[in-house]
Amino acid sequence: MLNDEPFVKDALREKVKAVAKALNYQPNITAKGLITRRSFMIGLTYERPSPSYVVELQRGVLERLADERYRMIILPFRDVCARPDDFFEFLRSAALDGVVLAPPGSDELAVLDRLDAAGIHYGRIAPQLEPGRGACSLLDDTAAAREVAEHLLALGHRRLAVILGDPTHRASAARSEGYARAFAAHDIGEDALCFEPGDFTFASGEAAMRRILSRPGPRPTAILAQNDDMAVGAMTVAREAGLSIPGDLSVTGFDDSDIARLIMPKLTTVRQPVFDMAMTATDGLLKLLSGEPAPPPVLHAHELLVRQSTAAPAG
Amino acid sequence: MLNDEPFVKDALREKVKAVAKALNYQPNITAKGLITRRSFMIGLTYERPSPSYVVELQRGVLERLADERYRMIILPFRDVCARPDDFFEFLRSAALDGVVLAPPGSDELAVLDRLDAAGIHYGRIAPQLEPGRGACSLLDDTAAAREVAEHLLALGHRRLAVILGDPTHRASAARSEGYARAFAAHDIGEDALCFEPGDFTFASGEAAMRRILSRPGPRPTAILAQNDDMAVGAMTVAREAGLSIPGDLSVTGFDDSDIARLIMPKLTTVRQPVFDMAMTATDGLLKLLSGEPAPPPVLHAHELLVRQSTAAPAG
DNA sequence: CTGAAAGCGCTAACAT
DNA sequence: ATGTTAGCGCTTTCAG
Repeated sequence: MLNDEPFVKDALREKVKAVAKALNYQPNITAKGLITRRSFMIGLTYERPSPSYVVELQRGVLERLADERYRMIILPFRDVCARPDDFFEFLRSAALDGVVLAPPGSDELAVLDRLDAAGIHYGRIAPQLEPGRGACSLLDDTAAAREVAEHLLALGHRRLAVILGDPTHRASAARSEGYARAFAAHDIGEDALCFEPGDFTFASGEAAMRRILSRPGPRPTAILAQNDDMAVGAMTVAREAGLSIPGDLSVTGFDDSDIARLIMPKLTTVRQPVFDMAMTATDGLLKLLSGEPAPPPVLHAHELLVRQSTAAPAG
Repeated sequence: MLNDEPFVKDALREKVKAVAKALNYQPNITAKGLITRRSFMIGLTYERPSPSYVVELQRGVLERLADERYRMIILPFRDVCARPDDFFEFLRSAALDGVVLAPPGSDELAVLDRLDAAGIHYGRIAPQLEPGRGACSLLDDTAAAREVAEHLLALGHRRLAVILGDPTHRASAARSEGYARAFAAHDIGEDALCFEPGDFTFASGEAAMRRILSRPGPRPTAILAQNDDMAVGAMTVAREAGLSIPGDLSVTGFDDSDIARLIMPKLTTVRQPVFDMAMTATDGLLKLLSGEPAPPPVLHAHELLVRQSTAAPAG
């Protein structure tokens, strides 16, 4: 009756609605869920990303959900890639209608298979694999990373060090590929490059920078970190070693997290529209949930933000 | 049967559990909720705080919930204090068993009244008012703020500026009171002090610092910002104006957010154990939910962290 | 167009 | 100690 059925007289409808309002009546969503077999809950999953990324992700999902009856439940999972089966059980135990998967879960094909089998719909944020599955928000990490490297090469840098992201995130490899294309296009040889492992944390950026500084031979003039947290870690260590940025060393990040704008000098980085990506993926998920066919993946635009942490090399 | 009832033979119990596992059976939490009148969901509410605060808050709640059947749903509300009635309706519409209220909602007495009337239990993070209501995690903002001010006064600062927090947060007044006690104890007069409004955002810290620098008369030698984001905003503006920190100007924050450790120089601030506070409040809420009487409020320890943004004034 | 009845999957109370 | 039954609040189906 309250669900706007077609063949009810307007007068009656109004009357019922008025009374409902007067009594402060709210339909019991649990009972409704029992019969419709829907929980009206969607989950958001991720694996220890940085605070500003998490917050943007959540804001995006909630923004899309604001006028829906759906609620968002948060499911951070420690180690998606190491234990995909456990991850799936974790998802299933929450009795969700659907789930939004952030990296690296969005690329965990074993999880997608089981989600399909269980009939749980999903949205995926920035997957690198099989973008046709689920409702996907795409970002061209390779192209973005290439732009970063091209920017440094255009400034004249010829000895460069890369601080790699968490290898379980497919985006790390995609970004490396972008750097590699730029290096190849400018004939930068292996001997002028150095690659240090990292895991997207501030501490791993610090450690990588220490290793870079302790290497024999001429120091690189630019550092390409695969995210902002590691870039800031590298900057901290470089400064403690007496290097000025960007005078002695240029540094680039990736993500445009809050810290990139707050640090001095402000960090040259790539903006990922995480809020929009989360909103779009949720929108697609809602379509899937209402029985519509899978929406086409949406490619989101990135943006190279040149700030004060990069300059031409000295000398 | 699966609920570990007391008078079932162990052999049978084991057998049933084995079959349940084999069939991959999971009880329908929705149906269970319909009869027990519980949704097994608790909400977490807050009003646009900084990312690192949000993330710690969520981590704390989830940590306590990890082995429970409860799920956490996120309810950020734009303007708790301006529209307490809407805020309550917002809470109620989610069909929650309980809710964890972060500031400033944790001090919204009108909301607590309506929550009581609706029989929705609640945990409260860092309330300043009526700490006996609900499951409370307390922090002594006044004592902590006083320690910050005492630290600056001990260094020899005698002209100080305060950047105030959002006035709708009761913590702002509590922190101001702490500063005031230290100033009074050291006979710092009104004419040596200046108070600029802010709202806990980076931008408001920048704006406040600009106003401070444009005032006639001798410049203060120390800035007390009521949170870290505003402190960082103030530092940014001070540096752009050619002041060195802490050489020309000491700056203090409040919260020990991520940025406090990442910025150079590292920020002198107060650590609030947000994670623990969230965990404790959730623990108390769970007790309330299981029918136990209201647990006593838990006072959490703060810690003054003296880092590199404070030093004795020049000259 | 409107009322009555069945039943979603589970738990609680009750009868063996 | 175990099996049976009613019914949570809603939607859907089927008669009126």
